Amino acid sequence: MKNLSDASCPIARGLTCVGDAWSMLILRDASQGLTRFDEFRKSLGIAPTILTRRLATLTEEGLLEKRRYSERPPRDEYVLTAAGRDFLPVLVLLGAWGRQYRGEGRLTRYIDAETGEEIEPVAVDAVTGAKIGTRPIRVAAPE
Amino acid sequence: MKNLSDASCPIARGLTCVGDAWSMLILRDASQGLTRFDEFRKSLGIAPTILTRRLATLTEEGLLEKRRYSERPPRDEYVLTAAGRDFLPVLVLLGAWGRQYRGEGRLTRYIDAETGEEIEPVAVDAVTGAKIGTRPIRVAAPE
DNA sequence: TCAAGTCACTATCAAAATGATACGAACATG
DNA sequence: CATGTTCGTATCATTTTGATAGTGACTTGA
Repeated sequence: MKNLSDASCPIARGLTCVGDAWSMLILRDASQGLTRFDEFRKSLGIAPTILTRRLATLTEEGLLEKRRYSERPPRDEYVLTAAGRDFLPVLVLLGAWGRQYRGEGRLTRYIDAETGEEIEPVAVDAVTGAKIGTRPIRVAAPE
Repeated sequence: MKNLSDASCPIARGLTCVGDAWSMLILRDASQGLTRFDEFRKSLGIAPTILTRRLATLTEEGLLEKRRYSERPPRDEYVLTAAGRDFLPVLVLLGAWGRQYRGEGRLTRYIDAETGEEIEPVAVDAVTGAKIGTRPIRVAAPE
C-alpha cells in the first residue's frame, strides 16, 4: 500500500498508522494493560521479528511510548499514549460488529466495571444524537 | 496471520474478515455508493489482481454481494449486504480518530445530509450512555 | 559459583502477499 | 470495422511475513 498518509480522507489517514490486524491486536492488548514485549508475544503468538517492527511503528506513529522500567539490564515497556488510548473505541466497535456477525461459539464479553453490565457499543453522532448509519451521510470536499 | 477466526475475542473475529487496509477502503467506497470493479479500481488506485481478491473475500465473508446488472455482456456489481452496511460505524470512528490525530492539511468532512451539519462521531455504551473509554472495562471469559 | 531462566530483541531464510503491467473476452458505439 | 468499455486473468519482480534459532545482559536458585 502506497502513501495513503497524504490522502484527504481521514479514514485512509487512520489506516496508514493502524491499518493491519497485528497493530490492532497489539492495541487491544495494550488497552487491557499489557506493556511488555513478551506479554504481547505470548498473548498474540506473533513472531518476534514482526512484533519488534509493529511496536516500533506504533511507537513512531505516537500510539505507544517506550518507557524504561529497568536500567540494568536495560528493559523497556510499551505504554499507550493519549492517541493510543483514544483508539480503543474503534476496537470496541469492531468487536461489536464481530460479535454480531461472527459470533458463533463462546466469545469474550466486555463488562462495565462499575455497573457489572455488559457493554453495548454504538456509534452516534454527538450533534444529532442519531446512530451512525441511520441517516444519510454526505461527503464534503476539504475546506 | 493464522486462524484468528476461532479466537474467542470478537475483535479478532472481526479482523479476520476485514483486517486489512484495502478491504476497509473498499467498504468505505461502497458505503459512498460505488459498486463496480472499475469504480473501485480508479478510486483506490489498486492493482486489479488485488482488487479481484479483495472483492472475492469480502463477498465470501458476506459483506458484499455480487449482483448481475447486465446479462450480455455478463457484468456484475458489488453491493453492500446488511453486514457490510453495519461496518460503516467502525470506519466512521476510525475516520474520527484519523481526523483528530492525523488531521494536518485539508480533510474530507462528513455531513449529516438532513441537518447539513458536520458529523461528530462518538462511541457510547448504549446501556449506561457513557462514552467508551471514560469508564473502566473488564474483560469476561466466554459463557 | 555455576547452571538455568528471563527478557527483549536480531539474524536468517523460506513462503506468501503485493504491485505493476500486459493482455483477454465480450460486447457497444461511432 | 476500429475503438472503447468493463471486468477481469497471467505473469513476474519486489516486498512483507512468519518460523526458528540465537544473543546479550542480566537475575535467580541450588
